[in-house]
Amino acid sequence: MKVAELTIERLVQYRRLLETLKEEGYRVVSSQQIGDLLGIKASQVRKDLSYFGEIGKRGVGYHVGRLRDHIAEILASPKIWRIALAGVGNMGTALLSNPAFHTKKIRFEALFDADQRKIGRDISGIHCWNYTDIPSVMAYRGIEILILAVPAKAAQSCVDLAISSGVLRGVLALTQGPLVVPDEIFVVRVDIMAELEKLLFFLKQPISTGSVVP
Amino acid sequence: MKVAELTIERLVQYRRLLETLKEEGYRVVSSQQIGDLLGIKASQVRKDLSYFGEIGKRGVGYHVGRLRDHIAEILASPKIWRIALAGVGNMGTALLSNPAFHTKKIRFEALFDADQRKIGRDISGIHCWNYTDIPSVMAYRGIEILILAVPAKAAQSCVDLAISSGVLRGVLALTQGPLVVPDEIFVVRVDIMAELEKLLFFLKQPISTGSVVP
DNA sequence: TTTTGTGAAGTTTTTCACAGCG
DNA sequence: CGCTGTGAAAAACTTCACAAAA
Repeated sequence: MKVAELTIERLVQYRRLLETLKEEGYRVVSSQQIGDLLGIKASQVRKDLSYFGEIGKRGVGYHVGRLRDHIAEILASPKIWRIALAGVGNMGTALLSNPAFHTKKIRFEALFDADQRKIGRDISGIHCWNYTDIPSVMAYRGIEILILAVPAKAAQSCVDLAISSGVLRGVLALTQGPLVVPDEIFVVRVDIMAELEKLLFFLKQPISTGSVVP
Repeated sequence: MKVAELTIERLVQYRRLLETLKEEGYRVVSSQQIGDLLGIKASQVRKDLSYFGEIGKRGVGYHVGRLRDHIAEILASPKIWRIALAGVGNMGTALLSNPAFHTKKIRFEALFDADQRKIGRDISGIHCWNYTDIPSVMAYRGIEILILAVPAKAAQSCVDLAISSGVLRGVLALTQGPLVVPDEIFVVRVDIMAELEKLLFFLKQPISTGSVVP
C-alpha cells in the first residue's frame, strides 16, 4: 500500500485534533466535523483514514479515542530515534524548548554549534559539540536524523559532515537555500520565509482565493 | 493565468539559488543545473518558468541576472506589507533576528505577547503590546498580516482578536493545531513537528523512497 | 436515517518528448 | 548541436456519489 506525503501530514493533524476533542470530552466525531475544524473536505478525511482499514461506524462516525489510537499506531516509531540538532540559535532553542518535541519517539543525543560559548556546555541537558565533531559524534552514537537550524551558509557543510558519519538517514532542514545530498538521504525542508513570500504573492492577487490550510 | 501554490514556492527557491549563483560569478545556467541543485526535475523548472513568458535562450540556458530579476518581479509586492508578530518567544525572536525577514517587502509594525516583562518594551526596535491590544493596534496601523508564534492554546484567540480588527487579510501560522478563520482570510501553516513526524514515518518504511526536497 | 468506505470521475501537478530556435 | 518552451501523456491527488452498514 502506498501512502502519500500529504496524507501523512494530515494524519498528524487528525491525531492532534482528536487529542483535543478527547480532552474536551467528545466521544464520537464525524468526518464532516473533522473536516470543518481543519479546513479539509469530509471525503478527503474519509479517504485518508480508509487507507488504513475500516475504523469508523457507519451512521455514527468515529470513536474519538479509538481513532486517535489507531492513527497513533500508524505513525508509531519502531524505536526511539536518535536525533542531533545543528545550530543552537533562537530557532534551535525554540525547537528544544517546544513541548511537542518532547515525545517518546525521539531523543536529542547531541547539539552542534560553532559558537565557542556554547561548545562544551550542556544546553537543555544536552551536550553541545563543535560542529567539526559531527562525523565522530553521530557515528559513535548512531544518530540517524539531523535537524538543521544553522545559518544558510553553513547548511551544506553541516550535511556533508553528517553524511560522512555514515549513519545519517534523514534531515529536517529549517534552513534556506539548496541542499545537495545523496538519493538515499531523506530530506524534509521547512522554509518559513518561502511560505511568507507565498502568502504575500496570493494576497496581492486581485481575487483572493481565500483560506488555504493545507 | 492560474499559478499553483507549489509553483510559487519553487519560484522563491529559484530566486535564492540565482542570487547565490550570481555572487559566485555564474552568468548562464540551464534548467538542468537548477534542477540538480534543488532536487527538482529540469522539466518542472522549465514549466514553472514558462508560465511567466519566455525568458531563456534556446541552446544556451537562462541568463542568471536576468532570470533573477524576472522572478523578483513576479514575486514583487505592490507595497510594503505591514506585519504583526504575536508571540515573542524563541520562535518569534528567531524570525525577528533572521536576516531573510529584513526585506523591503515587509515591515514589522507591532509585537504582541502575554508576558508582562515584554509588554511595553521595544524588542529589536519594535514595540511589544499586550495581546489584548491586537484589535486596536492592528486596526489603527492597518496591519494586514499576522505571524502567529504563540503557544498552541493561544493561537485561536489571537486570530479571533486579529479578525475583529477588521483589517486582517493573511496569517502565517507557526503554531500547531486547528485554526478556524473566515474564508476570506488566507492562512499559510508551517508545522515543524508535523514535518518531523512525516520524516520519521518515511524513515521507518522498509523501502526508503529517498530524497524529497519539495 | 445517518455516516462510513470506496470505485469512478474529475482535477491538478508532474513528466515526457519533441518541435523550434539560437 | 544544445537547451528552451510546450502540448500531450502520465501520475498523483481530490472530490463525487452511492451502496452498505449501524
